[in-house]
Amino acid sequence: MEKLSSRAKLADVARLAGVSSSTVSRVLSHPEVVAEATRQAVMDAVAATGYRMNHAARNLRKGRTGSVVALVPNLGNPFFAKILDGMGRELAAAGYGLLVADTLDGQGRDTALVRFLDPSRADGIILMDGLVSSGHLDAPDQPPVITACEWIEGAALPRVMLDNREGGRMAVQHLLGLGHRHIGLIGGPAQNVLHRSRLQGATEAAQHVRLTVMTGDFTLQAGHAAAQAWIAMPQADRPTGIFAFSDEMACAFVATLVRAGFSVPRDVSVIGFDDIELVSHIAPALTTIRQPKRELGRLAARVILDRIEGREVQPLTLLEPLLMLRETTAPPSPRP
Amino acid sequence: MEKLSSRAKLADVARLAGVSSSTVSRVLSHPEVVAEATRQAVMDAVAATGYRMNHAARNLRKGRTGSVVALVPNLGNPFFAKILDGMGRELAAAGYGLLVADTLDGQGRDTALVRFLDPSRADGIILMDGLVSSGHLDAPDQPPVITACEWIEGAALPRVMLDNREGGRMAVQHLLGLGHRHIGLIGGPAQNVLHRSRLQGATEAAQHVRLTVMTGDFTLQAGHAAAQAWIAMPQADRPTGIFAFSDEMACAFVATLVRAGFSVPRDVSVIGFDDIELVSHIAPALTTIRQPKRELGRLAARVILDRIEGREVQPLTLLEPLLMLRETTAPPSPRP
DNA sequence: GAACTGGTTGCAATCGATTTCAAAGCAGTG
DNA sequence: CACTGCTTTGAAATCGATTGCAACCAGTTC
Repeated sequence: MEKLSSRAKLADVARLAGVSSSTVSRVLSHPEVVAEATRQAVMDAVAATGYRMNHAARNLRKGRTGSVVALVPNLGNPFFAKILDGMGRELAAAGYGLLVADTLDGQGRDTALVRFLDPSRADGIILMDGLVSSGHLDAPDQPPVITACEWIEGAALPRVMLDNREGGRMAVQHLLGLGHRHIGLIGGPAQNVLHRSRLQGATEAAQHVRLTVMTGDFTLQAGHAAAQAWIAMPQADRPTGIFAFSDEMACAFVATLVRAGFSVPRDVSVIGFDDIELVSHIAPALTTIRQPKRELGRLAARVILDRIEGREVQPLTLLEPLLMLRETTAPPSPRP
Repeated sequence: MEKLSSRAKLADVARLAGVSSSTVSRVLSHPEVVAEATRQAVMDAVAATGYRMNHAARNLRKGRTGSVVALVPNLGNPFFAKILDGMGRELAAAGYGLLVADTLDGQGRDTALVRFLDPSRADGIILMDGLVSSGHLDAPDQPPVITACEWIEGAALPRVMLDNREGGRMAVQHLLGLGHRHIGLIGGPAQNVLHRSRLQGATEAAQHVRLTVMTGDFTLQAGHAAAQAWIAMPQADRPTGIFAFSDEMACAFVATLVRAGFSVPRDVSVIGFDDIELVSHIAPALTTIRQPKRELGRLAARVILDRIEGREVQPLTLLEPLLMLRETTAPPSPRP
């Protein structure tokens, strides 16, 4: 019954069903065009042989690969994991595989992109690193590329992202609403697009109060360093409300302060960005701006699928940030 | 100079170089067998046409796919992200792509496996979910499968994993060494292999002291629940040292206790498992058993590559756990 | 009965790279 | 000069599924 040795191919099924391989192929991909009786016979033969299609052959013939590649700056970051999760599911549902690659955050940044910018490697590319140079994106027959989370200034690539400016504004407005009049920012690298938008939103909201900007890079280490800088300031110059551009920085900032004997939110309020799952389960729970990560992945997947299948796509898909009010923000304590 | 319209193929390069396509193919894959002069001419033609190989065609001919699939139980978990990172790099270096898929933690668990258990989809599979049923693994012409992190009891699949039993032992021994005589365990699901090995190690080490086991599932919520259970115990019955089988549970446990007015490690010592990066940057910093995650990914990649390329592999690759001594463990306070 | 219709099916070409086999070229040797 | 041995190259088959085109059949219809 089962033909166990050396994998059945289309022709084998055809022989068993007494039809040509064209017909078998048709039953499998356009069942509606073949007569009921034949279809049944073929299906039986398929079952009997345990036939499974050879993807390489189909891909060669159809000129596609069946997979989409996600290029992330740093796979180790838990933030991306959740996004990939959403992406993976959406793509799987549409019959595509998700190939992940790391741009290795700096060094071979463009190599990774170039490697996949090839219609025989991927049907589409979801770029999540805003720092690759857009110079490679103009050759012909390239698979479609979109950006998610981050984006590339000046490139005409569809974007799927959070309204970062609004997020920045919300964070600062929250601190202002609590009564803070000196806001500290722990930002990202100056050239980073997320940094720039969040900074813009924050600045707009903080127009009439004092603003101190510290440079970071979204990592735990940067949060730690910012805390030490804060501690080193004369007390009168310390911002009473801190807005960190990532939860990791916010977390490390709080921890370093607590370890140095300060208390959050009594001595300083802190608000983060992203809403990584873990930060709501530590003490004190971090107040933060939430990015709908899984949703973002899902939407990015949908957009790349639209592009792959030739449908028109909006140049910009914007997600709304959400303020997660928790325990690290409070009105400033009155100065003695 | 550049032939920009419709992608050059082998035959185009051949025509330009004045040789046959066989020769071009040879220059590209076995350069040593072709004469220096010809090779040079071909290389020039390749450069001039901007030729890039068509992977589908090569894969069809060579009967391989060029990618390896990692099946993870839950892509959203930051723990896996780091492992995938290590895997991705190692595989990329060997010319393979990393395809990730989620087993969706329960529901369609086996579907994902079966979908990829197909030599035309993947050259190899790295299985990181110990709960798929091994029943599918015996058909012929299947790509090689190995397990990483978790494994399947009774299946003869190569394993790459931490010495979980030793990790469990180390954790408990650490608590014992501090003077704790009543140890609490926050475990995983009873059927989970990680749970079983860690439990075994822990039990061995705790032979002569009191041991209280709470069931969890590695998530933050489980840690939270365990904390509430601890709080609800009569004071004399509360374990003074807690060993949680994941950092997330440990974290949530600590946070819930702190929020309820307890202090860690004064009222209870807590040690976690995994050493997720974030837990060393919160206050109090979590004492934990470290798994070398990136290394584990890298090794798993190497093992699957060995299997793919037909080399012999060890049935078991065991990594050593490491005690990360931080701030959540201390000698028990004397009972009043 | 011829012509025409619409629904099914098969033939054969095709996708692009790899590889087997044999031929061609060339040098050295008896 | 014929022959052997070696390197280098090309022609053609191959991997397995898809699809344009043509053939075919059974009904209509005139």
